[in-house]
Amino acid sequence: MQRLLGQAGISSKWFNMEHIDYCKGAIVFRQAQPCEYVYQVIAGAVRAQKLLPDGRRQIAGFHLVGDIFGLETVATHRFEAVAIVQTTLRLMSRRALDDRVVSEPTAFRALLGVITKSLIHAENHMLLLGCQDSDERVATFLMEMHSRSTSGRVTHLPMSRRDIADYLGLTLETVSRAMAKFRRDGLLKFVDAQRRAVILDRQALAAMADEARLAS
Amino acid sequence: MQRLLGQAGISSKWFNMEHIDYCKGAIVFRQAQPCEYVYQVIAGAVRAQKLLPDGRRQIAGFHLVGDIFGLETVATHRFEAVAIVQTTLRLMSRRALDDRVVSEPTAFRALLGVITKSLIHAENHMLLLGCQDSDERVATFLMEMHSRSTSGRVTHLPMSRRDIADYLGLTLETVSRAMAKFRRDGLLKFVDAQRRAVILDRQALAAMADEARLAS
DNA sequence: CGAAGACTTGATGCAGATCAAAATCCGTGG
DNA sequence: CCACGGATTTTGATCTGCATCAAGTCTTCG
Repeated sequence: MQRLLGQAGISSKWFNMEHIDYCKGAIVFRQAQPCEYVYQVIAGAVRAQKLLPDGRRQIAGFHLVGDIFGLETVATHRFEAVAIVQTTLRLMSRRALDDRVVSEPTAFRALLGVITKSLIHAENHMLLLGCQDSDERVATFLMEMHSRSTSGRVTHLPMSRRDIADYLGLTLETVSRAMAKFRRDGLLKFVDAQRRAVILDRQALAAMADEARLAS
Repeated sequence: MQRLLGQAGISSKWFNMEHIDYCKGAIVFRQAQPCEYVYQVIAGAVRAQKLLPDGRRQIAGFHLVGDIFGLETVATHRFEAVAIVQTTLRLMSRRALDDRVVSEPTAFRALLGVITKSLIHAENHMLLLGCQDSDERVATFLMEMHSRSTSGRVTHLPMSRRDIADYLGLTLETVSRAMAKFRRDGLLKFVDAQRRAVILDRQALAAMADEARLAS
């Protein structure tokens, strides 16, 4: 824990922190709501989503164990954050963080790092949404989850097929079909029904995803 | 000019700046190239793009007069920047800017502001690429250009149909058809062939675009 | 004026959406 | 422990919006 906070240049001793549990589906904060806290995932997973009036939804990303989110440089949240499964979050007062960023160069660097990471992710995701076909999108997603949430040989996918679809700009049926195909082709297998995967051919999936690798 | 720099909290007196002209199609910098300068558009327009090995392309955004770009918090550029038309840029040394950001809180705020703006744009563009249909995308694009590059009643579209298409994740034919439809429906008309438009029904286009307005 | 590039318009094809149904998973309570 | 019921996922059939292919027209500029 201390290590995770340390990575972001944030030490717990300066803040009045508390842990809060959210059950599956609980809303951590809503769009346009004022940012009062910054959050770190202690256990579980959270999705960051934008909603359209007619029900369409875009998921901008998933926050997994260790991730810090809800840190905005504007006054209000631009996404809604929802717990995907039973989740424990550590809350930090945004005001306290603001004060430190002003006074401490290290904290400033950390803030810049967090925002830059979001920006790079968003830029790469634009490429996926604008250019890649469905198999490439799902392969990219699997590689992302593989690098972020693998314990042992098992890659954990805590979110539903619908969540994955809304993240990738596809339908849940298309996601399911792509995964079925990867399974048939021996690139992937599942343990524990559909939320725990083992990547069998990392090379092949990476190649498909890195069709999205930069040229020249 | 001074006013534009001022908006970003950057004053010209601290830097050794120079103006450079780029002809249409000239590359300002390439992907993965080290960031040596920060740029401001004095005249013309620039596109920021990522390329895939097979020729697919995603344009992340357009830089118009007054915009600052090329400012990274990492060592290398993540996009290629290309002049869309004859363009004049003002260059600022990245090193000088870095030094100031460390020593001056105001410059720091300015940096944060520039990056936050990019992030918000990227997040909104993900919604467009992930959820919107072709008419909505083109309407959103027209509203964006309307608010960013209108002089008098004329909205200037310096980029080609292909550029617009690669920005919106469509083909140039689809963009052309959407615009033709808007023209037939009296929402839009063109002066000067196809690069200068007049928005006739701002309400209707905004309504179509703001299908992408946040719910709840 | 001529040629190359840019744009429009039309015809056709297809990847992925939509519709539909069956299979599987999982929590709950007997 | 097992049976039940709702939710989730898979799989199949069909449809459609946009891509692709293909002319033809306009624009720009040497």
